[in-house]
Amino acid sequence: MPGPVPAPPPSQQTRERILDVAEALFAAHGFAGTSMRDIAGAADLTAASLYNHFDGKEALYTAVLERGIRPLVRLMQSHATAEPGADAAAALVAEVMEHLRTRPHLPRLIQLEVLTGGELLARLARDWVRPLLEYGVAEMKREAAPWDPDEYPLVIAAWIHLVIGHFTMAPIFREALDEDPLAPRLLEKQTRFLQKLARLLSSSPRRRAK
Amino acid sequence: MPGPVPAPPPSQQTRERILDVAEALFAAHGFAGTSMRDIAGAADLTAASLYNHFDGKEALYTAVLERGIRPLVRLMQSHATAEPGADAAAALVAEVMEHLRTRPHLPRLIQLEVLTGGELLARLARDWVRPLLEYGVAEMKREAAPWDPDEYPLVIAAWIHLVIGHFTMAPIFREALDEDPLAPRLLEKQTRFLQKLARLLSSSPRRRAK
Amino acid sequence: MPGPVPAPPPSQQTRERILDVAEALFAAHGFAGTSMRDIAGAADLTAASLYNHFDGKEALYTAVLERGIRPLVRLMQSHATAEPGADAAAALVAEVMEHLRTRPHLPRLIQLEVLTGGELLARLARDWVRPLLEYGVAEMKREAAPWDPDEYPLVIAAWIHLVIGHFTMAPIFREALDEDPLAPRLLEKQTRFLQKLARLLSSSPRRRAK
Amino acid sequence: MPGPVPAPPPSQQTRERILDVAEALFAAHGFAGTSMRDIAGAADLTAASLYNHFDGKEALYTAVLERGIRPLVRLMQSHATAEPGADAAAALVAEVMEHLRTRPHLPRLIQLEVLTGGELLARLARDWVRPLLEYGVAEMKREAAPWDPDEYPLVIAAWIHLVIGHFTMAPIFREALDEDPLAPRLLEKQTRFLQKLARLLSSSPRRRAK
DNA sequence: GATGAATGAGGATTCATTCAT
DNA sequence: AATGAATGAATCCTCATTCAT
Repeated sequence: MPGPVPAPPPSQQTRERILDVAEALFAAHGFAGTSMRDIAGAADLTAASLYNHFDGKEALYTAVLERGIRPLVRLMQSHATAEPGADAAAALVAEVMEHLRTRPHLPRLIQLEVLTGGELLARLARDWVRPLLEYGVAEMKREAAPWDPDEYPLVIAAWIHLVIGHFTMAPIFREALDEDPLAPRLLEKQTRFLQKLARLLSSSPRRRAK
Repeated sequence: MPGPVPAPPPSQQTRERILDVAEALFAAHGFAGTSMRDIAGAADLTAASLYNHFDGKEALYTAVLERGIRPLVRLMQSHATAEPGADAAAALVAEVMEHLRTRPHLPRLIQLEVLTGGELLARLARDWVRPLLEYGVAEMKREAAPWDPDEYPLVIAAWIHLVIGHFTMAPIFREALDEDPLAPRLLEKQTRFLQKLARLLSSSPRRRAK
Repeated sequence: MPGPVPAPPPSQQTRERILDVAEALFAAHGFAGTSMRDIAGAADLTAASLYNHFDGKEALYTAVLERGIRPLVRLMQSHATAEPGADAAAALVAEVMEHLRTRPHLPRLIQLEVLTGGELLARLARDWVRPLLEYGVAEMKREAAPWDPDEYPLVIAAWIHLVIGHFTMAPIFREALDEDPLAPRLLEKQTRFLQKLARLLSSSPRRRAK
Repeated sequence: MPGPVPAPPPSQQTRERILDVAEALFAAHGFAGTSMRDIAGAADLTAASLYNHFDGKEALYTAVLERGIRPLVRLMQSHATAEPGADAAAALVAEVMEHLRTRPHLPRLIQLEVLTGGELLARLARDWVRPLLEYGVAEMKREAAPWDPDEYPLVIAAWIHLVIGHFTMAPIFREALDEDPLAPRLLEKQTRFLQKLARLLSSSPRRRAK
C-alpha cells in the first residue's frame, strides 16, 4: 500500500507551473507568437529564471509537447493490446475525448505543430498516427466495414479530424453557435455523436455505395 | 463573347505576387512566424517596397485572408440558393474540395486564424460558418436524417472538420502514409470518400442508435 | 506707373506653396521632426514631386530660412541708414513686431535653428545679430543711456529676447493666460509695452544702480 | 550631523548617467533629432539596454524633463511663500540664474518643448508659469509699479523671456560677440544686468508713459 | 511638373540569451 | 533558484531619395 505521495521539491513545482502556462500560450499564439517574457510573466517569473529550468525556448517547447503527447501515445498503446471488441472504437473515442477535455490545449498544440511542420512532426507521425492507422485498419479488416480496403486509412484519418477538429475549431463554433464547444455539455454531446457515428460507420449496410 | 482580358497594370501584378507569396508563408509559419523580409524576399522585393502596396503587416495579412475567403463565401452563397436536392451535400463537398485543391494554403490559413483567435474570426463565423450551419440544418430537416435535431449542428461541424482537416493535417499523414494527401490521387479519393459518407449519413437507417 | 504684375508661372506658385507649408511644419516640429512626406501632404503633392522644386530636404529647409530671414535683414539695413532719432528704437521694434505678425513662424524657425546649431547660425549671426548690435551700441552711445558701456550688448540682446520670446513662448502663455499672445490684441499691447520699455530704458534716471 | 550618503546602487547610477546624456542630446537636437542609439552610445551602452531603465524614448524624454523642471518649480514655490520684500524679484532672478548655470540644458529643453507643443506644455504652464504670473502680479500690485495693471503679465513674461532667452540664444551671441554667454563672466554680468533692470522697472518714475 | 514604385539606411523596439549577484 | 542589467540579432516600419512613366 503506497504511502502519501511525497510533495515534489519546489523546483519541480515551478517547472510544472512553467510547463502549464507555456502550454496554454504556445497553444494560443504558436511558437513564434509566444515570447519567453510572456511565459515568464504568466508564471510569475522573470525571463531569465526560465533558463534555470529549461535550456531555452526550443527546449521548453519540446518539453511542453512531450509532456502533452506522452499520455496520448500511452492511451493508444493500451488499446492496441486490449481485447478488440465491437465497441472498441467507441471506447477509445470516449477515452480520448475525456483525456482531451482535461487538456484542451493539446489538440491545438498538435495542430500548430503539424501546420508549421515542426521538428516533432516526424515523431508524432511515428508514435501516434502510424500505430493508430495500423490498429484501426486491422480492426476494420476484422469487421468487414462498409468501405473499400484502400479507404480504411481515410476512415481512420476522418476520426482524427473529427476529434482534433472539435477542439481546434472550437473558437469559430463558439462564435457561430453562441455556445462553447469545449463546455462539458457539448463535449459529452460530441462524444455521444462520435460513438453513434462509429456504429453507423462500421455497421454492414445492406447495399454498398458506388 | 468577351474580348481579350486587358493585361493588369504592373503594379497590380506586383500586388498579386506579394499576396501569393504572403499567403504561402503565412500558411506555413503563421502570422508571427513570418517576417516582412521573408515575404519581400520571396516576392523579389525589399521589405520597404511592401509598404508601397500594403499599409503594414497586419493589413497585408488581412488582404491575404480576405482574398482567400471571398471565393469560399461565394461558393456557399451560390449553393444556398441552389435547388436543394438529394445530392446537394455531395455536390457542395466536391466543389469545395476542388476549389481548395487549387488553394491548398487556405484551410491552413483559416485554421491558424481560428487557433490564434485573430480579428477575422468573427467575420469568418458570420459569413461562412453560420450560413453553412443554417443551410445544412435546413437540409437535414427536409431529409429526416438519422440524427436528433440537436445533433444537426454537430453533423455540419463534422463536415467542416473533415474537409479542413484533410488539408491542415496533411503533413502528418504525408509522414505516416508515405503519400501526399494533397496529391491529385488522394484528393480525389478523399472527395469520393466524403460523398459516400454523405449518402451514409443521410440515409434513413432501420434502427436509431442511442 | 507699373502695369499689373504678371501672374507667376504655375511652377512658381507651387514653389511658394511648398515653402509656406514647409515653413509652418519646420517651425512646429523642427527639421528632424518634419518629413518630406508631411510637407508634400500639406502641399497636396507627393514627396517625389518636391524634388522637382528643391534639391532635397536640406535645400528646402535652407530656402525656407532664407526667404524668412531676408526681409528681416533688409529691415535692419534700412534702419541702419535711417536718421537715428530719439524714437528710432521704438520705431524699429514696432516695425519688426508688425513684420513678425504676418510671419509668426519665423521667430520659431530662428530659435530652433539657433538651438540646434544649424548651418545657417553663422550667417544669422553675421547678417542679422552683429549689425543689430553695432547699430544699437552706436545709438546707445549717442544717447547716454543709463547703462555701463559694456552692458550695451546686453541691452540689445534683451531686445532680441523680448521680441523673439514673445513668439517662441507663445504656446505656454496661451495655456497660462487663456489668451493667445499672437492674437492682434495682445500683439499690439506687447508692441506698446516694448515701446514704453524703450523710453524707460534710454531715459536718464536720477540715480544709477550698482 | 548627517552620516555619509550611502552610495546609490549601480543601477541608479546608470539611470542617472542616461538621464544626463539624454538631457544634453535632447537639448541639442530636439526629441526627433535624437536617436536612442545616440543616447545609448553617449552613455556607453547599447540601445537595447536603455529599455532596461526606461519604457521607451518618450518615457525617457519625459523623465529628463521631469527631473529638470522639478527643482525649478520648487524654487518658485519657496519664493512664493517667502517674505515679499523690495528686492524679492532681484533675489529670485539671481537664484534662478545660478540654478540654470549648473543646468544650462534646461532652458533649451523647455524652449523646445514649448515650440513643438509637447505633452508637458500644459503641466509647465500650470506648475511653473501660472504661479509665477500670480506671484509676480501680486508683487507688482503691492509696489505700484510704473505699469498699467493689464501690463503686469507682460512684465512677468518679459522676465521669463530675458532669462530663458539668454540661454536659448546663447549660440548666436557666441558667434556674434566672440564670447560665450554661458561662461561664468557673462552669466554674472547678465545677472547683475537683470537685477539692475528689476530696480529700474519697479521704481516709480515721475511721469507715466503712454 | 507629377507620380507610383523601388530601395538603402536608419528609426524605435522586442527578442532570446547570458552573467554577475 | 531568482533576478536585473546587458547585448546582438532581428523585428516592423519610416525616411529621403531616385527613376521610369
